[in-house]
Amino acid sequence: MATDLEPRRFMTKVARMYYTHGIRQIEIASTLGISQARVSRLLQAAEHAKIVRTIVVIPEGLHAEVEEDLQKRYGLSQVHIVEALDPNDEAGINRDLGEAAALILSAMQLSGKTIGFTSWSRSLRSLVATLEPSKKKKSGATRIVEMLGDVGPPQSQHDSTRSTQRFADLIGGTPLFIRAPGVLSSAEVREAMISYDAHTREAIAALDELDVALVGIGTCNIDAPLEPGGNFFTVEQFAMAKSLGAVGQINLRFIDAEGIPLESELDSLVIGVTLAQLPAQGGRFAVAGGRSKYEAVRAALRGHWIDTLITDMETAERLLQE
Amino acid sequence: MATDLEPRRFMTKVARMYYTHGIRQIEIASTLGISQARVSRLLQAAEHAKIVRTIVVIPEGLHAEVEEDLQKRYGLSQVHIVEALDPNDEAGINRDLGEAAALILSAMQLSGKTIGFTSWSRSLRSLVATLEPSKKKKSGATRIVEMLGDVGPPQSQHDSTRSTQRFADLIGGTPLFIRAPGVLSSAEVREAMISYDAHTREAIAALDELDVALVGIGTCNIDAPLEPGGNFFTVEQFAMAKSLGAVGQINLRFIDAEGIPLESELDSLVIGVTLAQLPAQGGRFAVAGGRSKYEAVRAALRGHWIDTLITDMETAERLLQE
DNA sequence: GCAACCGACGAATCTTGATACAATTACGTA
DNA sequence: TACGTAATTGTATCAAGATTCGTCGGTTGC
Repeated sequence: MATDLEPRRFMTKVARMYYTHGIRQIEIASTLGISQARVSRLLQAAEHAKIVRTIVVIPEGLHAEVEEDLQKRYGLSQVHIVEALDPNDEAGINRDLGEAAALILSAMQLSGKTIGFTSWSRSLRSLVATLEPSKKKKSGATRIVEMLGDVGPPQSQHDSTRSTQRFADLIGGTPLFIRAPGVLSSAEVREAMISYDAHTREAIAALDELDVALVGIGTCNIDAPLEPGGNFFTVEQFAMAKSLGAVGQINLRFIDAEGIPLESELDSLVIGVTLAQLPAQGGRFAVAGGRSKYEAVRAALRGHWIDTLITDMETAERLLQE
Repeated sequence: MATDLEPRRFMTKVARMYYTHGIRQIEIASTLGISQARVSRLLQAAEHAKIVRTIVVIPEGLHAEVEEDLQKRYGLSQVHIVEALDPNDEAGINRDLGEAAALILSAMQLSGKTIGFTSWSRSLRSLVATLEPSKKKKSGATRIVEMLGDVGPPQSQHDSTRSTQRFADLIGGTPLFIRAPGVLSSAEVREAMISYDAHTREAIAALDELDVALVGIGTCNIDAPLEPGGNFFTVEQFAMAKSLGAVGQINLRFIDAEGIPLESELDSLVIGVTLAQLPAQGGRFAVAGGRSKYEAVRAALRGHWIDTLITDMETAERLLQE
């Protein structure tokens, strides 16, 4: 009878006594004939094992006014705002945004859809980290497609792959990876890379059939984990984009302050989704916030490249100001 | 600016700091410039307002073996087992069963369905008490139909009505009440009662179109809140049913130990669903446990009157024993 | 205009739950 | 077998959080 799940059963029992019935630890301890310390430890373990979940629900319509204003102003279909604890802590904001996005996503019907995913985005990674496995039956063939090749150092690439994989697992779908650098040195090399790998070709083909895209919005600077050159744009290339008027990029496709795409030879170096490939209205999700990204987010909104935005309060209010 | 939802916003903020970010109350207090006591109170309030939800998930497949055995043995489509804290505490078991059932129900797709509900069942009432409002869009016209007229004292009747109403609200459907006694003194009075009230007629008609039924399983005794006579069977009537071989009843329709319906003149006194009206395979839910109900549950299973069972471990094991 | 009341708040205090430490056991290795 | 190591549990203690109580500001009623 000594199976591996006996402890889990015990944890569940204790957890139910404590949380559901509100019995004190000492009392639980005495009825079960164990020490209070053990009860405490079991509860910790239960929490760790995700048997106990404490979630903070963002009450519906808490920020209703601002959200509605934003919707009207930019013609968005959905807006969600989270309160940032510290507007300067971009990492913290990204975590919060990801968590909120996870809640929203889990309420959505995704099975059978083709979903574009931007695995290098920190907010989207934190989304994946928070997402709970859905109990829903996996109906239809859900596909999770990477929307950009590898960028950043090897460690980061690894994380990206894992992130995509995990996302697919949680949603109950098949991951389609782009196993190639995100940025290449020339259009020729890019072509070669694409034709080289069957998986990559398959993923790229799927980009034409996106139902939902979780896009990454970025600045025209090289952020922390990324490094210039190699599989990413160089400092010079970013400078060039800026000189053309770029204020941000959506999955490495540059746009100006009005959201107008800036076509250049840089486009032919990227292995990833193009703006034209983004799904129809209703499927363009962005999870982005923090001061540094404000310009880029505004541009993306103006160009109508996204229609569902999850952002922080400060960014939201700035977006409404002028 | 002084709206009613400002405090909610504050609670949410504090709750997020505490639970999501794991910041100590004193620290939260000092950063927000309030006292630790206030933080504690705000957190309590947040919990009360259901902004913070702590749920204990019954890990998938914890009781897998027993559940599968039960499924095979009685040809059930779903079985869920909860661990009873105290097998003698029937009230406690009913609460637990209801809570478990709430989790299961909330994972189901119910919109557009016609759902039969047994509002006098204690376990089903506790289900309703636990159920969270679903965020899902209400698509189609979901109907919640009472499957039995009023039974028990006025107070209990009132609770029943509220329970049905609340269930309908939470699911996002329309309640159809049976505004008539559940048991009448003669078949003639029964007919009169049915024809009397339009609401009741509508509800009764809907009983022919059930997609899902949450049935109540009962013993052949008069349980605590119920009283003999009036709108319920008399002691003599129960005795008569027993003399015919009844070991239990499903919404006041008596069955013997093998689950075979016992037809008698008692049937013509009841305003409520008949066994023949129960929905097809897959839609017959029962939430029942505790020692006293064992016989009745077993009979219901043998007669295949239910195909989804939520019960306690002890009952489950007894059902497997012989 | 004043007294009585009510609710919100913070300081101090008490209760509850977490943890450091030691004892115990199980297990692998010399 | 004896020893070392690691895992597990309980005891005692400490920290974190809940609660009590008194104060203050605002409101109601006379």
